[in-house]
Amino acid sequence: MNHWLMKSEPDMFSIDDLKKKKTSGWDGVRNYQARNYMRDDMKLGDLVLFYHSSCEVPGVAGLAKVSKTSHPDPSQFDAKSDYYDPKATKETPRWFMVEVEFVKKFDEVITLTSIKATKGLDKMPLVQKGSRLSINPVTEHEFKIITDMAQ
DNA sequence: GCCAACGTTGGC
DNA sequence: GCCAACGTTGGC
Repeated sequence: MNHWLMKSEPDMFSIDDLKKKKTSGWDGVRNYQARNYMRDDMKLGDLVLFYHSSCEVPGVAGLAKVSKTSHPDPSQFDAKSDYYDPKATKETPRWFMVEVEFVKKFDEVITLTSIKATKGLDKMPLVQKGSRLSINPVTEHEFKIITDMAQ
């Protein structure tokens, strides 16, 4: 099983929103590397660190898991959507997404500050300067450290 | 609001 | 194919 970190702006979609909806398609990703992770590498049941970005307290807010593997992101076909891509067609979709299911919300956000201060997490793309990919693989070890911090 | 870092676009 | 210009990300 693989582990992942997925960023979301909580003003747009937060861990509470996912808790309410139970599952959600991870639409709107328009970066090829992030798309490739979803299309090629994310497997059913993979666990996901749900990260809140661009907010007051950036950090990991909870856990989700992959509940449906890669399928075309419908927002690319929707001319009214912010994520509309005129170059994409149903025959040859350009953007793919997975669906994630709520697992748990942490009692407290594992803050970016504390992640940066924790041994063993310094290799995470999240803490690398200039890294801004919205989906990143997480090692089993890193995943365990972070979920342990949430206890 | 600032700005560094990075990705994409498009003219040539 | 190069690369300048532009847009976006995301912490601070």
